[in-house]
This record gives sequence, structure tokens and C-alpha cells, in this order.
Amino acid sequence: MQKNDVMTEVRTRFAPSPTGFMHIGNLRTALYGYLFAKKHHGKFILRIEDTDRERLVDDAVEVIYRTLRLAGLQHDEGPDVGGNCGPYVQSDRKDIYDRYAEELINRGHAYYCFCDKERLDSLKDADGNRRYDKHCLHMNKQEIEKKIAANIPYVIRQNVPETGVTSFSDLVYGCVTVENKELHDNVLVKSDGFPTYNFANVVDDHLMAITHVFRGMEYLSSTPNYNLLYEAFGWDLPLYVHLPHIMKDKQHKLSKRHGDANFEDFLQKGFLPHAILNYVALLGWNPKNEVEKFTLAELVDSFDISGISKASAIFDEVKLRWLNAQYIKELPFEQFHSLALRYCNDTPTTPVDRELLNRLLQTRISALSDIPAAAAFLDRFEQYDLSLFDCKDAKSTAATAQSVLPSVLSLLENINRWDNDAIFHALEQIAEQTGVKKKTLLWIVRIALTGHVSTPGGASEMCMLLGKKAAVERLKYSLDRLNAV
RNA sequence: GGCCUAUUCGUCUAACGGUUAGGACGCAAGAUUCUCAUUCUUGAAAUAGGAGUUCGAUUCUCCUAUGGGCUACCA
Repeated sequence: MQKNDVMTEVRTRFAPSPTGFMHIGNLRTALYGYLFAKKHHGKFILRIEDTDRERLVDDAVEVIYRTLRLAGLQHDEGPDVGGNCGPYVQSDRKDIYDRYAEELINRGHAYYCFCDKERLDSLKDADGNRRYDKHCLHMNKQEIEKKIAANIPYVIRQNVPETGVTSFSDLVYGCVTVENKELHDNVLVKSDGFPTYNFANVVDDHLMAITHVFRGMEYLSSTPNYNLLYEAFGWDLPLYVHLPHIMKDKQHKLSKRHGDANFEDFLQKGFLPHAILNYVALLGWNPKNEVEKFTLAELVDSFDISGISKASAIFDEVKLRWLNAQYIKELPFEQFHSLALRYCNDTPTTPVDRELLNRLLQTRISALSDIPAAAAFLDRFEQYDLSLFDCKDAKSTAATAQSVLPSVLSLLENINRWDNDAIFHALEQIAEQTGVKKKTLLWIVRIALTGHVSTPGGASEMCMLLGKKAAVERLKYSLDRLNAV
């Protein structure tokens, strides 16, 4: 019996393990849970799943809080904000799991298992796989007590029925049916006394009244095990929303190790938090229209489980860059300016009008990390390749550059107002006088000024950025080089 | 190996039995522009393969292939 979502308040949860960075896939899981809860005026809960004591990483919980905060996904209940279903950290709930494990044992749905590693290994088949043989299931009470008293390590295992089938309906994948004989007697409580995910998620989701379980599809095939547990307790099943994976390429999931799969790395690369969130929202979900840019509120409004796709999606940083560029362009200049300054205050090292530079940059970069390269010409100019003057599109050659640059030089040296319009018009005049096309002349001046094909602005703007002295020096240098050939 | 699951342009996806298979990123070509960039227009580009069901299959069923997941005292 699955819960009826119209009867109860929607409650979703994000339940990460504090094992390090916040993976982009985790972020999406959190996002979908958040969107769904908010869309239905329900609650979004944060629960920390720290039952694997060996994988704990210092500060990982802080990373989770920080990520959620930056992404704007505020949880309504959680370790830091409280709530009626606490504690929200699994390691603080040990006595709760103990109690429910005992109940399960009393009902015959779980049992003590004292098998050691050697015996477990001996159960492996040729392929190295193993299915526990319920060896300890029928141990009598005295024997169990004796072993416990003798301090023999034990685990508590789920007692899965050997016949029948378990099926459930997933809101994304539809009906899933598994034969019980395929299921394993999973460990519910480890020998260190902590529960496994297999047990804790069931107990907690029930106790925290979670109505919709959003999680990665890696849990799809173990969900029957969990359902058997709900059934054993006599609890209603939550509704399941298993999510397809986000991949690095066709073969590999986005890997934690690669260094490009976590939220903070993307921030480091100069992506805006909301751009990342917006992009990730669209990976595996479509809003049923052709809108691609959403505020968080708009996402809440548009979100619907029916738009979630079943197939995994490959993360495409190129498209993320495009979206990020859209968001960067929309930023009020002051905000972009301070972001850009904060992002790289040491590049360029050449003194330059940072405000002007950033104004030019804002419409031309797609991530903050593009700034150093885009501004590199300010610091490094010498020895650029003279073939840059040859451009078919601009109808420019090194020879035309050589012939036209002297007049540009003398004009700029003697110009009385050093401002963009004045410079631009002066350059236009030269084009007229020399009979060189405007586009050609501007190309030549820009190259002679920067030594780069791609610059954060046109010829006159580069003059403004460099200032009269540097501009004239650079033109002289370029002309000398052309003459030397 | 067993079980679960997926498969539309290079990528993200739309079309939930009838469309010239649509959009977006990227790519290419052209146009506009105050030069770079932007912007605009156009173009190339896909239903994994094979059987069925049907008047008609991207869509439903089965098989095959391929990908992913699970098969842990990790989650």
C-alpha cells in the first residue's frame, strides 16, 4: 500500500553522506526534492547519513550546508534548523534503530548472524558472488545469548522471504517487479552497532513522515528489500522517485575524483551558482515547453515528476558555459564588477582601468575563469605572430598593415581628445584617406595594439584600455617589427 | 554470471499510434553591427538492429545488441 499524496502534506528529504564534496548529481537530487516539496507547499528535510564511520570526512557537513545555502535550497528541517522529527543526524539516532531492529527480530523479519568473514567467503560462487544462506536464521535463543555474552561479533540481517515476488511502482520508472528469491538477506545492523543504509533509510523515512523518496536510480534494485521492511513493520510505503544518473560520458558516471564533478569546483571555475542549478535542473527533466532559463521560483512552479526522464544524461560543460554566459550578461554591472575583481584581482598585473575592462568583459566571457586569458594581452604583448595581420575575412595583410600603420601612429600621437568616440572617428578618417576598408583598418589596429585575434573589445576600445602612452608604444613596436621583415 | 533498468541529431531533449520527427547547445555558411564579441537568418545532423500487433509505429509486445546500476558489515 503506497501513500496517497493528496491526503498528506508532501515531505521530501535530501539525505547525503558527509563523505566529502557535494557531487553535482547529489545537488540535482536535492534540487528535485526541494522543487517538488515547494511546489506542493510541503517540507524539505535535510538528514545527514553518517552511519559509515570509516568514510566520514571532516567538514563535509559544512560543505553540505554551504552548498545548499549557495544554491538557495533552504531546508525546513535539519540538524542545524531543528524540527519535530529529529535528531536529523543518523549517528544520533542509534537507539532508535536498535529498538526497531529488535522489533523486527521479534517479528521474525530479521535475525542475528554470527558468521565470520571466512564462512561468508566460502559461500562465494565461481564468479565471486555470494548469497547468504540463512545459516544463522534458526539459531535458538540460548545459543544466541551465549554467543553475545561471549562477545562474538554479530550483525543483524533482514530475513527475506524465499518465495513470492515484490513489486512496487516508481513514479519515474513505473512498475518494478523482483522475485524474492533474487533478494539478499541484507545486513541491517553492522557489527559496530550502526545501521546500514538498507535499514536506516527505511526507519528514518518512515519516522520523518517522508512522502516522496527522491534518490539515485542505483537504489532501484534494492527498493524491494526496503519495501519488505516497510511491510514487516506494517508501515505505508512512500512514493518513490528514482532519478537517472548524470554521466561524464557514455560509460562513466560523473566521478568525484575527476575534480570537475562537484559544485564547489564549478564555482571555482567561475560559474554562477544559479547557472549551475538551472543547468542541472534541465539534465534529466524537461519543463514541457521550450524555456531554458528559470529562476528558482520558476523552477518550483514548473516542476513536475512526469517531466523526469528515465535515461541517464551526459553532463555538457559547453552548454553550461552558454547558460552561464547568459546569466553573466544579465548581472547588474556593479555586481559583475565586484565578482570579477574578487575572482581575479591579480590579473592583469598591468595597471588598467578595471571598470572599463570589466564592462568590456561582461558581455564577452562565459565564465569568470575566462578573464585571465581574455585580459592576458595587457600583460604580455611582445613577439606575437605577425601572421595575425593576415585575415581573409577582414581583407587584411601584413603589407597593408605596414602601409597604413604610420598614419595611424601619427594621428593617435597627435589626437587631442583621448576618448573612444574621438579615436574611433579618427580611425574612420584614416580609412577614408588611405582608401583601406574600415573593417580592415580596425583589424590591423587591433592586432597591432594587442597581438591577439580575439580581444575584449574593438580597436578604439583597446586604445582606451591601454591609454595613449602604451597604445602609441605598442603601435610603434608593431610597425618596427613589420618593417624589419 | 544473475537480477534491475535504459536506448530519438555529437550533447540535453520534444513528439505519450497518424508531424516534412520539433527546440536548445555546439558546428558550418551568410547578414547586421563602431572594430572584437553580441545579435539575426539559414544549413548539416537522430528514432540501435530484427521480428511482431496495427490501416498506420519513435510511440505497444518480444528478441538481439549496447550502456548503466545492483549483486558490501558503502551509501
